[in-house]
Amino acid sequence: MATIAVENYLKHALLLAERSPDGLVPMGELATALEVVPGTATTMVKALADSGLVVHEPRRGLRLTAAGRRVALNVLRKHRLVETFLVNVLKMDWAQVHAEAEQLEHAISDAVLDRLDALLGHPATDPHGDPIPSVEGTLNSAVYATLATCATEVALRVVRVTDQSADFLTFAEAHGLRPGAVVQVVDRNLPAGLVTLRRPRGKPFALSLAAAGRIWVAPAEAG
Amino acid sequence: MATIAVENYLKHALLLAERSPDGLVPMGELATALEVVPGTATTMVKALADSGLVVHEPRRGLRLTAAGRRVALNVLRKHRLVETFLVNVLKMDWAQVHAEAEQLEHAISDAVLDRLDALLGHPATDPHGDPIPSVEGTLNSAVYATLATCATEVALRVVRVTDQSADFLTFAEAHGLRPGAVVQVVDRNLPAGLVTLRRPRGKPFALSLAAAGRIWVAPAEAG
DNA sequence: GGATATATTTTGACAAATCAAAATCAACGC
DNA sequence: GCGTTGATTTTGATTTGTCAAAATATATCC
Ligand SMILES: [Mn+2]
Ligand SMILES: [Mn+2]
Ligand SMILES: [Mn+2]
Ligand SMILES: [Mn+2]
Repeated sequence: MATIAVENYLKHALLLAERSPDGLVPMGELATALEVVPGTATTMVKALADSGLVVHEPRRGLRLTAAGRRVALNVLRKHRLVETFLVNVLKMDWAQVHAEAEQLEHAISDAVLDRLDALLGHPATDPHGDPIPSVEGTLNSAVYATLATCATEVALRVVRVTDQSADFLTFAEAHGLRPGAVVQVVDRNLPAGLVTLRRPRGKPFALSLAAAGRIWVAPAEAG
Repeated sequence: MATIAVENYLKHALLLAERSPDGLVPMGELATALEVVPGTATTMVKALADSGLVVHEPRRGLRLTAAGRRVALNVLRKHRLVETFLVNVLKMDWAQVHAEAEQLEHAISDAVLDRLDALLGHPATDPHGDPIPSVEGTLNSAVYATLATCATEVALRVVRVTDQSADFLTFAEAHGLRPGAVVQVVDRNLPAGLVTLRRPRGKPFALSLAAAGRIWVAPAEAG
């Protein structure tokens, strides 16, 4: 069984690899994600390489092997199903559940995971719109437009909020910006770095381009 | 925050202290419960004593301090509420849930604990009949007769099964011996070390005195 | 009371995970 | 090409939790 530290390294390696075209994860990014100093990440990555979970390309970065990816996907599936359980069943605040799931993802067995999945009705995404890896190990990696890049003055549907910080999620919630919500961009002022939004029957409000870039949207369905 | 190892030592110290009149836990018993060699337990107990969680009486044993007992009760509450959740909500086998809870008890926050408790309707006992410590830190330590010591030929109600091993629990389940079930002792043969039981409308069956001693019973209610 | 058995403690070692700080490598600019 | 810079790796140390085996204290039994 992988230790908690190993599971965390592999999960973060997967998340970083997904956002990189060639799947190569620089050591520094991994260290930052795990909140350890770079030397610690190097040491651990070499150990993971010895176990066949990653390939270490010295001075360039690391890549997950098939075995490492399998472990990482299982942990990520646990993380996101636990978040879904905490919000949908225990009615917890979506801003809090990431921190909870960070621990629980290492304590849940595959047997409990299966039961949770069934209880929740085999959800495809978690409360933040993050895709839940399937039991078979597939991960929907569809990319959407964001409120920083999408068309203006058209109705959009929020599909994903890609920021786990409690502060940001509380802000988003306060303005109704959760997956499924309808929103449109009223104005985008690039020099000022501001995006102005409006929700149906709501007052317009502004947020930074950086914040807008963390909210993924799709064209709202007709009707 | 206490580490997982510290939580396990304190929880097992509490369970052993409850079954000892003066609250003194011999080092060897603690080591056996934790499946470590005695020297390891000695080392850890000295560290716990330095943290003010136990008092170490050299060569005699250890005692929980108020602070240690508080931590232990919180972990035990998590363990038993998690077991209740796994059986009542996720419909898992009562023989499996102890092993699951052994991990989850260290990953559940107090916030999740409170939600679980509410979801389950503030249960007083877990699926095995083990009392669940209250939020305030009280633990019902009522002692009952067992099938090895109780009266024969009278209707009894099972209140608790004090053995966490999957094999024993599967055996008990197969014969309907779970908390709430009605049973009577047909015969007790001390030389042979055998107890013969019968459940309403069931065939008589036998088990060892040792096994019978792990099943706690109370007089069945009239009617 | 002294030998013996048993429980406990001590000692020395190890694995996992981490940090601080020094060493090294690679890329970039000129 | 060559030095400077930033990222990475190496080195040495620390913490936590563990074991094996030797040393020691306590209880027990004549
Ligand atoms: Mn984690
Ligand atoms: Mn999420
Ligand atoms: Mn445990
Ligand atoms: Mn139990």
